Amino acid sequence: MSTFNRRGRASATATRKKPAYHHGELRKALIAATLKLIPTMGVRELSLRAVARRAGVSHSASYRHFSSKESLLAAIAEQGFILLAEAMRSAIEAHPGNSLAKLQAAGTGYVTFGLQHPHHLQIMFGGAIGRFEEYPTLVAAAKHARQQLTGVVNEGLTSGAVRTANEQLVQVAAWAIVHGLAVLMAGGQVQTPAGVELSQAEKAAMANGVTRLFCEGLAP
Amino acid sequence: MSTFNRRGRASATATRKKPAYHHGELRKALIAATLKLIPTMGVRELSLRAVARRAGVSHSASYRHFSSKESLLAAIAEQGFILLAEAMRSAIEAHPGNSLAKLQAAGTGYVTFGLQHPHHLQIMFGGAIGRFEEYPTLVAAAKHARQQLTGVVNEGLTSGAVRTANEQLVQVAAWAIVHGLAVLMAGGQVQTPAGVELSQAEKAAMANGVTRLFCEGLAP
DNA sequence: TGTACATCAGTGAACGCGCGTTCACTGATGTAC
DNA sequence: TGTACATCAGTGAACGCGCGTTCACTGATGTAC
Repeated sequence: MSTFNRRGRASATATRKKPAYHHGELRKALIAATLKLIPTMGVRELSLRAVARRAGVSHSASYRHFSSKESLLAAIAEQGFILLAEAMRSAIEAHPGNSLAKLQAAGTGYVTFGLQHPHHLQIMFGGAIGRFEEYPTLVAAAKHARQQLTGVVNEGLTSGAVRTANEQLVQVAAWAIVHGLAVLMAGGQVQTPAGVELSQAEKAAMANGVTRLFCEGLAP
Repeated sequence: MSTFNRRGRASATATRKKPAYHHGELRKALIAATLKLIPTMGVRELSLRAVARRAGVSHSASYRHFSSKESLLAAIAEQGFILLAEAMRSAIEAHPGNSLAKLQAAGTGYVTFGLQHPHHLQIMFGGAIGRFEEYPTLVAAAKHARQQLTGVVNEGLTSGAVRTANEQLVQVAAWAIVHGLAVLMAGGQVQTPAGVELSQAEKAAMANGVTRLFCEGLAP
């Protein structure tokens, strides 16, 4: 089983017949294995040994790439913030001109990221990482993601597309609504009145509708 | 130390000189000990043995009151939902007449609950409980809490205080913004532009301001 | 009021377990000449 | 092209640990008579 896995990985770069002693992409493979394991085990019960098992390597191998279990999670969180920033950036880019449309697009991008990467979201915000400050690149990535949203809110305020209001209040309100929607929907807590979970399409529609409702409320 | 703790507890009901063999309020004490331990250990690393140690009893004693570690957490989550419902209910009650003021009050109550009981919030929404359905009273408490918010939103829609919009959208939007604000502020993630965490007073002002901004946006 | 007894709520030893991390090692790879 | 050698990226055994849960037990409490 572990042999099979390793051969599988190795064959991605070359058609080897034997398991490679050197994995080649173990760092990525460990991150991928972690993300695959979380639906089964939860971030809570996730263990470095299970991750290594899943990646088909010995459990000590991961120490060549991550100094600790937490630093593996920090790497995933950082990746998450990069994906989140990119999701918002590209959504904004698709709506040139109108600040309010940009804001709605960025918000929808935030929520959509959460729906597409629920496990990243859990690691980013679920308290898995004790102190962000210990991972400077993670802090930078988180900051950069936030700036996508603050930038477009600021633009709305200065252009007059957003009605006059305390800037910090609008910033936090915009963040809160998209974040809340993302975590609630990613956690499966938003249900139809009948009590069943929303389908993917319904969630996407909800992301769009809620951000639209919010942005309409911000218009002068 | 453990003797001291037990004497301390017992003396709450009577002035005993010796540690009582029967604790008397162990269920409550275990819940209290858990909540005290979470700031130190995090929900993640929390152990039943540490909780028992903190409560000053043997680690097997908790099985007289909770069938498992998770059921202890479920009891805390349930308590949290009861507190949350009560926070919103009393806030609504304080604003008779105006639906929009009621909604804002309920929202502020939600956020304030989160700020006052961050560890409850973490247990309620942090994924500590695998399957809510296994704890029917927890499900009922969660439902009842949600109804406080849905009720007041509905009232706003039928009374015309809230502008015409898809009902489900408004429901989810209201929940998302207060939930997002609660988890972000309780997690210490909302900061001043200078990068320092908000004071308690600033957080309270933020709860008030953000819910007001949101409700203004809902007016016809 | 006193006694017998059932029940309740604790104790502490024991179980088996998987964990994170360290360590000396070894096979694979890359490079200088 | 061949060889020597440094470096890199793995292995697997071992460490000490605290965990959740079970079990037979015992001291405390409440109740029937």
